[in-house]
Amino acid sequence: MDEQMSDNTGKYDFNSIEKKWQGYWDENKTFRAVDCDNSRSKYYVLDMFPYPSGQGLHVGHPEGYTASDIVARYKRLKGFNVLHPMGYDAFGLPAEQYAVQTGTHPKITTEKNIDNIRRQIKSLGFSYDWDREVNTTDPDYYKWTQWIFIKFFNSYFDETEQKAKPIEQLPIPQGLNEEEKQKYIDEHRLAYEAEVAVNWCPELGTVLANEEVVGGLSERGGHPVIRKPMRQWMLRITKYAERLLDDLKEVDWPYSIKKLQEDWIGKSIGAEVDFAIDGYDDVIRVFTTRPDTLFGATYMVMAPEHPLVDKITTNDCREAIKRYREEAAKKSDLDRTDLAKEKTGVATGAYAINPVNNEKIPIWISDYVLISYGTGAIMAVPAHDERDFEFAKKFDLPIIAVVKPDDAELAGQVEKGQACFIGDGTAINSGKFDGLSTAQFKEKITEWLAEMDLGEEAINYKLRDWLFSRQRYWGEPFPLLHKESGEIISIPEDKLPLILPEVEDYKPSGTGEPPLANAKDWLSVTLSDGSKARRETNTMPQWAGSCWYYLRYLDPDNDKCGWDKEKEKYWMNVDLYVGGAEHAVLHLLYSRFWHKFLYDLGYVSTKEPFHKLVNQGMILGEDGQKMSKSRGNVVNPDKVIADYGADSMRLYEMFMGPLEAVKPWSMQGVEGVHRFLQRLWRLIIDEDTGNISDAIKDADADEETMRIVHQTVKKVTNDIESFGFNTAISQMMICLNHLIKQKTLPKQLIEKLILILSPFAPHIAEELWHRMRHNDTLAYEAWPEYDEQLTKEKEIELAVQVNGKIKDKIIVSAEAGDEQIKEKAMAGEKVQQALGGKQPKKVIVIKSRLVNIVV
RNA sequence: GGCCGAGUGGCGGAAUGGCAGACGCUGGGGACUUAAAAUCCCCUGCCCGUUAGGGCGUAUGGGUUCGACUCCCAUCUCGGCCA
Repeated sequence: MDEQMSDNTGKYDFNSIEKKWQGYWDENKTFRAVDCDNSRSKYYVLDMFPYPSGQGLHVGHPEGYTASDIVARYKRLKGFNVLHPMGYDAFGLPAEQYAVQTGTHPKITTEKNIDNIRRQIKSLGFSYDWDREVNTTDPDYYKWTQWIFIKFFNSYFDETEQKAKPIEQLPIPQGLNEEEKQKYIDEHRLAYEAEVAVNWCPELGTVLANEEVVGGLSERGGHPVIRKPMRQWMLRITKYAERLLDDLKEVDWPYSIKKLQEDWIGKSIGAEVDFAIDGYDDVIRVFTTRPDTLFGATYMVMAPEHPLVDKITTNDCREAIKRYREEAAKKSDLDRTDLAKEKTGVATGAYAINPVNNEKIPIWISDYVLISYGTGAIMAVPAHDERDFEFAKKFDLPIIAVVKPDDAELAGQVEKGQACFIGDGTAINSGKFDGLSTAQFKEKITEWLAEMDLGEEAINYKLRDWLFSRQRYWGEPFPLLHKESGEIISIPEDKLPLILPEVEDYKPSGTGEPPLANAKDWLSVTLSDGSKARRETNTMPQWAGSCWYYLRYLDPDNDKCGWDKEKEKYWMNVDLYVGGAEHAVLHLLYSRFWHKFLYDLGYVSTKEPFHKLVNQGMILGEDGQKMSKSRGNVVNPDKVIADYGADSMRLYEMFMGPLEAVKPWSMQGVEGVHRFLQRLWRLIIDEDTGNISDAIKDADADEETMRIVHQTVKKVTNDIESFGFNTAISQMMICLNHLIKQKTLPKQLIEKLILILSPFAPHIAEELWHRMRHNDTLAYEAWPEYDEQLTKEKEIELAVQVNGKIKDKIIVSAEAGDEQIKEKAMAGEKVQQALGGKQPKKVIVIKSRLVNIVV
């Protein structure tokens, strides 16, 4: 360390100290992670990388980053080879919207924002290996995002082995001609094109995301939005539903996040049943989780979009059906289901046959049935399904009770069609099945349906295939070509990356074609055989780049492959992943899906990417409200760092409360921890000279000081392991409060304190370490040990209770036996008074806690 | 509406079956200072009481237990996510 650089004045000058050590870490690459170092255990600590917004960081970001940095620094001191990287998830809408408004290329905006956010992150002194920084918009990065997409495109899912395989291995049925063969292959790709209903806004000439549509109107401008089927790229995540569900068992994630994923996947076991249509050969297939209520099915409902609607509608119903379908097209799924106050619907005029009793039942269409769930049609059992009940009441359709609840009063109402009962009970009005319990009935009827060839057991998932294309400019272009023959091919891997072309206008083209359709020169391609092809003009969604970034950190500069296999084997999987709970479902589900796919093809060696997951809670403004510009309660980290220093900022964010809790900011709280650092500084440094204080000596500590320091090492160690950073800091404060009263400070105890503080407040710790005459960074010192014996008190104070009320306190030796304690407790004057001469029934002695005398 | 989480001093929080309120903030008093800031010391859950002391107290009501902030049942309120 260059002495010139050192700040030799005695005051705690956090600004220059922090700048100095950040420079030192940078120059010396202190936190470089060594690949494949088998002499040490590895530890991979990952943060959810930020979107580089123009706003920069807010105080919520550093919360998670500080927590992960404490763990990273702690693990290094524990001797682990730590991988702790950072990067930017930089594709996305804001930069594109800015481009539309101002004509500034999103690349320029993005670069500027990244520079700012990097500066902010560095100013907090996180121990990232900056040589591994990634940026999803860098062609050297998205080259591999495109490469993974090509793998999806050229793979299929083998149902028997439940895994992805290269498309060349797809068994093709005999007797198909070339065209049919191609179609068969295309239908099995894991990335496929499909017509799906999207939110189309004719006025804006674009497709909108669900959250951009409010009450059937575009959020911007309030233009009407309709549901329109459009050609879109999809990823077959549904094939992985079962594995995504199963493997949740393998990860150490908060229960609530696992639950959210489970519910999102939404597995339900039931039966698919075929209903014949009166007068047609077609059948309507329905999925039901309650096949035991088949006898109570009094009508059927199809989604308005169901393909059979046109065919079966009778002439006198045709006009009404047409009008209803137009209305339904305007509504979102949300409006159609949960927000709908009144059930609506129209009869088709056609009838179906209930297979269990051959009753003719009417077929209706209604928008409360979604084409995307199950089979797009339901059997309606109004007595035992609330939506069906409401619908039947409104349109005066018959209600037949087939499940009798245990509660007699309720049973009477249900049987009269006055109440709906959705629970389990006993079968009635169900022919030979009467008397069975719901569970028995389900099993029996499913068997019977299979025997009669009317249906079969079926598993349904709420999870839908992933709509993977966006009509945007600022995203990864799809590495695909549409040949004139209609065939779609992926571009050769050695032609990657497919660079995002320059365009004049970032707006969608007027026809609803994405902005890339404006890049005329880029659009058409002449293939080697002389034929022409057109590039795909959709781009990938923002999730794409973040699905695999944790793998690129392992080998960020590799231009031969996305990541080296050996490095992957060494580092994976991620030991600790820290980020916000808002990514509980989408990001975490999508990246698990990609990871499993890469696992199937042998590119990664673990089933799951992230072993332990921790969510940081939201930080509110000083007024207890969510921070927002309009409320004017946003705290700027730059300002906090300038006024109090990065160490105070880090320490405060951890001291506020439990990591995962929602908690309000307090500037006075920042001052509190800042005072703690000031006091620590003055404990160790003589402010007049800048040298270490004369009180620090090579001396033995007194028993109490020794005990408190060892207790502190113990508590801080355990608390870091269990993410209890707030209580670790409290303990260090207690320790400091004690030390400050001592005349002599044993050097070795002070050094222990500096080391255990260093993950929390690394700059001041390095500076103090340096001034204690150490030449190297403390980042690779050994984490202090504690002696369990030394943490124990010699004498302990016990509370003495009489019938659970505290009456007295006694001090006994730590070695005192129960009998001895009992005697001493009973002897007390206050206890005798409280007993009032009564004989104790029982005396309970809890070692080192209390004595309870029961009379 | 469903799911998940949370309710403890003036505030952030600690204690997860054993002395409720650690630690920090705020507030009050004092020391130092010409003065202020900074710093240091003492007090600070509520009620009664001059003190000694006593009573109450962890959202509410019930239960289990020698003992409940902690476990169980019910209710209320707030927050988040999903619909």
